[in-house]
Amino acid sequence: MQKQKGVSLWRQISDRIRANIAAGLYDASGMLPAETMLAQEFGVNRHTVRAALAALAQEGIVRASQGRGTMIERRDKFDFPIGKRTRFTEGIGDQARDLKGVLLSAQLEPGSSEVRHRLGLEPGDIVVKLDGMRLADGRAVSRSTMWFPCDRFTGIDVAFSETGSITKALARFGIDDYLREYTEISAVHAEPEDVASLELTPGAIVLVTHALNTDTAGRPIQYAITRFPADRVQFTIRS
Amino acid sequence: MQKQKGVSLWRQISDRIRANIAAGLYDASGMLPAETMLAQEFGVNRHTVRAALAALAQEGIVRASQGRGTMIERRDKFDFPIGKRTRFTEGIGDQARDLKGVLLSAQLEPGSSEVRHRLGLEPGDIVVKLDGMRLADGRAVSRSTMWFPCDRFTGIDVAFSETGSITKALARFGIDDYLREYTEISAVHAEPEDVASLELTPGAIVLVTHALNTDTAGRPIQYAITRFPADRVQFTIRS
DNA sequence: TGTAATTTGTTCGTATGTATT
DNA sequence: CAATACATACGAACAAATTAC
Repeated sequence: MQKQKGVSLWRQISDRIRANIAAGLYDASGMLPAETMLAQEFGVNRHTVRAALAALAQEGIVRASQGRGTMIERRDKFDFPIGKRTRFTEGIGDQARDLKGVLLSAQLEPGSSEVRHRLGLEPGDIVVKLDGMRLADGRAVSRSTMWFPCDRFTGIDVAFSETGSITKALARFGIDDYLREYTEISAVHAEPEDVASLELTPGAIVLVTHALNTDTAGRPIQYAITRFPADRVQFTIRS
Repeated sequence: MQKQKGVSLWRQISDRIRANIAAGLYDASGMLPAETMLAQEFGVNRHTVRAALAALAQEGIVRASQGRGTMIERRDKFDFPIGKRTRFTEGIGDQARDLKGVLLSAQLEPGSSEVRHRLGLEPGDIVVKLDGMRLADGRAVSRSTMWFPCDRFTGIDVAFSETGSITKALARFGIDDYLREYTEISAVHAEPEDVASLELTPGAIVLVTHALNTDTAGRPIQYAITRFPADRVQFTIRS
């Protein structure tokens, strides 16, 4: 059963269980299957499963109770839903106790051709650029750079800073509803800036999204590049 | 403008242009903006842009012609669209000349609890497991493990092997249409198996998707775990 | 309330692989 | 190369806590 060389069995199994928890596989009951069941399913001895669960318990991900079973204590990964009506805060609201958006910097600038193209602007148009990050339970889960057309959203930096939410900030500008036009997802190695801002180690993986939001009329209102620590985040696209 | 340490300016710009090409930013014309325009937009000297373009030309991604401009020769990354009607082959059909699906192995097995749960099966039910990979222009772009309920899809291994397409294989079992229920996306470091099968280097990044397809009645027909080389692949979710 | 079934916790033993000395 | 120590993995049995009927 030793698929990987140099990686102990219990480690492989704890990784798979951790991934299953992150994927919401045991959400219905909030409990893991019994050790004997897991052992049978992974095709290993119960002791090996116990070693895997002990490691997860050490991480604080699960908690075992004699006679009762093994409960899920917390998710290791945050699951970001992506869809037409993706809302950052709502999406992971039930996965963290403390969720917080922070504005790092704001400035007006002439958009690059990339940003202008995405927002459907003409050369010479000005955009508002915001830098922000999100913290869930005190840990950084994303770092975003966002651009808004300046003509419609002057002052959105203040609104975002005060509310800590893009949705609420947009509401102040009369945007009750907005749609996610597209989301591109790629993955790269962490850059020095990521290591600093997302509290990563060199060599870590960063998930990068490029996303465009439009109003209900289809006019672009926000283009954002967001960087997520891959070891703490995954995405789910539901149809 | 030197934002990052240790990465030359021309390198940063060539990376951004490569990413823009992958994102389809210049698809309308198939050409890059003039060097002077690019220099202005990135805020650097034209010589720096020329160094960046020379590097991309060396990679075979762009080709410059005197007096004409710089044309896009090929995409560096394949863009996999993800949506309700995601079709592997159709999605990237226009991005590669030669697209090929290969069946590596097939077997019947009692599904693990994870697979059974996803496919909505009972303990003891049997599933068909297929291992396959996709090649685009001779390069590996994905490696999949797929599971089908055995009762409905016995023999799908032969159908997939003969057609090289899941869509066509399913058609032989009376499935004219199917829907992508959800897609989970995460990223991990390449395992030894990835290094071998996807022709990667150790330390490279692998994008991992867990996806479920259902028939039009909503019954699960296929659960798949697919691994993509992150340096050659990105995803786009359109609403 | 009592009893059986379930589930984690613990302790033996045996064998194998890995790293160090 | 050999000896040693340590981690890993499997098997069997039993104890202790909890749940279900």
